[in-house]
Amino acid sequence: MKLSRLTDYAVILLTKLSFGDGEPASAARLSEELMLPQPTVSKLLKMLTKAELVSSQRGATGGYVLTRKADAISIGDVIAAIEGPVALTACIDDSEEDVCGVQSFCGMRGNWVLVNAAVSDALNKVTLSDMAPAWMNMFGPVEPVSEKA
Amino acid sequence: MKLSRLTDYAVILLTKLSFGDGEPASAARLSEELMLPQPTVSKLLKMLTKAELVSSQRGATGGYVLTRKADAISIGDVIAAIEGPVALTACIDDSEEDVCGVQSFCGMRGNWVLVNAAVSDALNKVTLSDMAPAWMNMFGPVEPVSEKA
DNA sequence: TGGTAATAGCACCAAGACGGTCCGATTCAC
DNA sequence: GTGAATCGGACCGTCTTGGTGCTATTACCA
Repeated sequence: MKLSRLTDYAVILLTKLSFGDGEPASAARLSEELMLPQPTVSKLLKMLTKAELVSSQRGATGGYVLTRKADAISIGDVIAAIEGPVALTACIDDSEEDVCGVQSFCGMRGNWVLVNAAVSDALNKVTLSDMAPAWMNMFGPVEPVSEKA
Repeated sequence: MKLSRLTDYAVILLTKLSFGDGEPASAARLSEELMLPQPTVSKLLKMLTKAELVSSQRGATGGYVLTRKADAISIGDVIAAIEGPVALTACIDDSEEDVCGVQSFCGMRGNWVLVNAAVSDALNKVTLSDMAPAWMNMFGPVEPVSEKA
């Protein structure tokens, strides 16, 4: 049980953005400074924009900015933005067609809802600002590695 | 964020087995009674055997039995058996090669360990016996649908 | 002692998600 | 108005997942 690498990157991206001073950061710059593949960074930022975790500014000197403070964005929010809502079993998700075959009389759904809520809760307790401190010790508050490598 | 369908099936399988009276249940019978594809059931039971959640009895009148009581098997155990250990990010897993590229100086790993533990904990709090009651209302304690369908 | 029934383990195949790349549309700076 | 830089969406290869089949091995029963 693991979450996708994109989600991992997304957390790094958002944490980095949380140090911004309102200046929009371009995808290219973020990619360079975080040493992550540029197209992937772009794609992630698109997703995060659609999820309204960041807002985009087009045109020259454009870029991305967080829409909320770092302590108002939880890991659960990021996961939901990249991988969709936390729905452990198929019968919890909206698109609950006939995937299970026995779900109409299964009766376990109620229990899964509880498990799902517990996991979801654990994920929402941790925010970006909780992730930041350790990060700053490594990259510094504003100007990270920035080697042209 | 969801877990695989196999894991869902595995929980159903194990819950069904928890109603057994020590008599080994064959893969074919379980498949028929639960209306799940037979090869998949076999594959799952093999995995669960390797994880030592069930023990297998070969030969005629053979089958599978739980190795522990239902309240000693958690959802987390089942997930670990089917999808591997709960490791949200790559840097937590054992096979932590160079997947991240910045992990050597990232510093977020410590935070992920905490999130991972929280999720893991939520998953381990729920056992098979917690899932059983709702099930019994639908399938009955011993003899379920059993239609030859 | 032979037949039958059941698991064990292997390789195989299709489908879907994942990760990554490209080019066009839009916006601001000059 | 022009140009450059940016976001936005469509596209594609790849790899894991889910599901299948066959053969070998083992244990019970007649």
